[in-house]
Amino acid sequence: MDQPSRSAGTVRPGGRTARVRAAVMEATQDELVEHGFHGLTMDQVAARAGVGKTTVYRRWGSRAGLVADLMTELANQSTPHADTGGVEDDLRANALSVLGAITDGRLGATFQAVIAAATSDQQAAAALRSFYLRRIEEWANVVELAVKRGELPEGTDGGEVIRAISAPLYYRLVVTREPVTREHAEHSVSRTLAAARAGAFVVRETPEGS
Amino acid sequence: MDQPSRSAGTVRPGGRTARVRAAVMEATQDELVEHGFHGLTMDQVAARAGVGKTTVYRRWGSRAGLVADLMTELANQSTPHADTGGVEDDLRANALSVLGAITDGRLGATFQAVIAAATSDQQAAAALRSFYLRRIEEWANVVELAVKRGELPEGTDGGEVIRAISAPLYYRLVVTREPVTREHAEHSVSRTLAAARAGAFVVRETPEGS
DNA sequence: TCCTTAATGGAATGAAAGTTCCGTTAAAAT
DNA sequence: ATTTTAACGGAACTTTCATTCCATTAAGGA
Repeated sequence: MDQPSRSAGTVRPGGRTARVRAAVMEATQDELVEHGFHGLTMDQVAARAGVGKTTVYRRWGSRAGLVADLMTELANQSTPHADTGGVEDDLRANALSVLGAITDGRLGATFQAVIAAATSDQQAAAALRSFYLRRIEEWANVVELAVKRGELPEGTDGGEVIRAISAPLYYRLVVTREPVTREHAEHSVSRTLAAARAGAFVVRETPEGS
Repeated sequence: MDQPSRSAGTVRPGGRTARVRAAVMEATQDELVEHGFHGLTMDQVAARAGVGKTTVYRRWGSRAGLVADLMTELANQSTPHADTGGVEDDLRANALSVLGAITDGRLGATFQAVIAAATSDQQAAAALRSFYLRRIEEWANVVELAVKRGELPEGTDGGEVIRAISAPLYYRLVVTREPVTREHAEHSVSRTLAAARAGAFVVRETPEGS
């Protein structure tokens, strides 16, 4: 076994271990905000957290391990989908939630760091994928509900609709690196909704339908 | 002056200089494919290119400088927008072009590397933004043409339509890290088009329109 | 062809970060 | 209260990479 980090400190959750973990996670975020993933070093994190770097290496193994654990923590903090009674408001809630996350200095830096880490590290990639798929699945429910209420066509793919809401925002954030504002979130909702109402998100896979 | 890299080798385009540049760019891409941006080192690049690392430092300055130059090179190779006579085909051409780029091992790795680099380096970020804005501007023309032909509503924002075509593909590539196939490209086109036809991309800023 | 000098590259230097050893600390069990 | 042992951390060690010196090479002009 070369990977001592299961989720860091599961065997002895006693005060010290938990305290160390919290301090390291905190320090990791601080470093990410200041230097980004590229500038993140085990050395600095250990120093900032006030713990021995031996500990950081033993429990997290690498920079990617740190951000992956951070991502896992965020996954546990994620909230359930909205349920306002109308698709538009539900989707808007989702868009604003994403906007809030990527706009927030601390969270935004963390997301970008994990995205960067994932481009060259499997562990980070897995944590990232897992986080978003879970979140997409959670919010896809608002589309299911909308279909049941007759607001959207039967067969509309909820997961795809949710992806379509987030995509333009992340695109601006990491690809074109343009500012992302509330207006963009609103546009994303109205455009996705327009396409969904037109049936563009209906899954028509196998052409054996009747 | 601390940045000796103007575009690397502008003064003496003689055989050797050009040869060195080509070798370094080639080696950079190879390294990116194998180790990603995080694993890219000036050392390795120099060794692989068969040039002294002094040269790499002098002409590119840093890892970010390397990827930024690579991005600039790609920008110069980018092709003009399609003009098939119909929006759907034009947009499909765009989607497939993007798909091809991110699916191709070499190009895909390069794009991801620059995206990663841009999260913590200004130079890379600038190169990235510049590349995409230029490309978006180029392809926005197909929407302008479509509007003139009456295929899309007056006032449709071309740049936004093009962004909407790419966004879902990049979202899968770097955020959820799910596979991106031709099917996704097609969906992106049909969904964006549905929204565009419904007028969701019309800019209605000032309500003075008659 | 000869000269000037931009550009290159081998090698040395130094700093920074990764890795490991081993004694110490403090949870958890008895 | 005592024992056991998981987890911690100071410090030494090693590797890797960034950075610079200076002699050498070859492009471009006379």
